[in-house]
Amino acid sequence: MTTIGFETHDHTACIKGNIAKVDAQCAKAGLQLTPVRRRVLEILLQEHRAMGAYDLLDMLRDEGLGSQPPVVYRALDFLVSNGFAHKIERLNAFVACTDPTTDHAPTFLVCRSCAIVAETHTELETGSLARTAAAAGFKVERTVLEAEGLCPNCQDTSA
Amino acid sequence: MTTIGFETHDHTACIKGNIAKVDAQCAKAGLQLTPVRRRVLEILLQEHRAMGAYDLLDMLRDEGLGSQPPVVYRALDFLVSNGFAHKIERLNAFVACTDPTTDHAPTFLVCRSCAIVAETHTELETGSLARTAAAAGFKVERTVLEAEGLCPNCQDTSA
DNA sequence: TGTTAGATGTTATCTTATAACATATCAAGG
DNA sequence: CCTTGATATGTTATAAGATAACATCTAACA
Repeated sequence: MTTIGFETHDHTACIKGNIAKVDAQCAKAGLQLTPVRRRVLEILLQEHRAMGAYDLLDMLRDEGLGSQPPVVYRALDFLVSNGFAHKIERLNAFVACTDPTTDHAPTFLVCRSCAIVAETHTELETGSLARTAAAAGFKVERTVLEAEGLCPNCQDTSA
Repeated sequence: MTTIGFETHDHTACIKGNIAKVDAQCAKAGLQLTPVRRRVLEILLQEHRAMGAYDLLDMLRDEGLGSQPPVVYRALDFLVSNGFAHKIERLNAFVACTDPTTDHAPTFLVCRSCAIVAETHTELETGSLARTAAAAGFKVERTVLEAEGLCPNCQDTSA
């Protein structure tokens, strides 16, 4: 059980390390981390929170990297389908994956106040969901596990 | 652990029973199950699958019960916030609650082929998510637990 | 050099959702 | 009786999220 996201940390190193891992993954799998795709991932890593597609698009537009919705949606498709980013269904928003090297069914803790998202990997979740599904004869292909609430910082602030 | 949704059953009785429970709940809590709200719930119970707000709106319109989006969204707000229906975030769609009498954090099994949704209540899910959240100091207010895949019927069909 | 696959550019449109304001209904209190 | 406030509905307009469809570009390679 690991949780990353609410602690302070060396964010620059965190970003560089993540990008390096994704680069390696792409090289290995024959995937192209093109400028737009790389930039979207960088922004998501930099911001470290759930961002809407149109927020990202605004930033890309400012940088001259694309101005129409399909540009950002295609980049996000690439990142999400290769496990380099995740979609938070509850928010219709996207976050960078904190551990892009392993295939996983992540769980998210989403702060409704600051929109920071912590990605956690608890085997129990998938385990129990998997058991429930098996009992119903249901074949699971994808899971959406999200908790919405208040992160430690925002609990302090509102108290 | 209970799963309802993929088995055949007496659907007419199922609908009537559900509405009766909701009626009782509303009477007890001083809530108004108005014609539009009741009709939306009936449709969701009848169809027994995830339905988009605009699908519902089309049916309401045909029946002369309202023609503009806010009508159906307000009815859905009422049903969802009182636990009589749930939103499937993955689909931006809605289903009737299978057990409107108890307060719960449901898990959904969503068939990507036929869109039938089974609602299950596994304490394990909330339990392990709750433990993960506690470890991170996160205060959970709402959970989204959805599995997407193939229901037993659709596995047979595609095989 | 022609062809093909992958990526991007662009227009238009579709789907989902809500803000804002007007109207109606009904119960409680003057 | 009537007025006030709370709750619900009607309606217009628009915001926010997402994709279809088609054109173009580039690099690899037969």
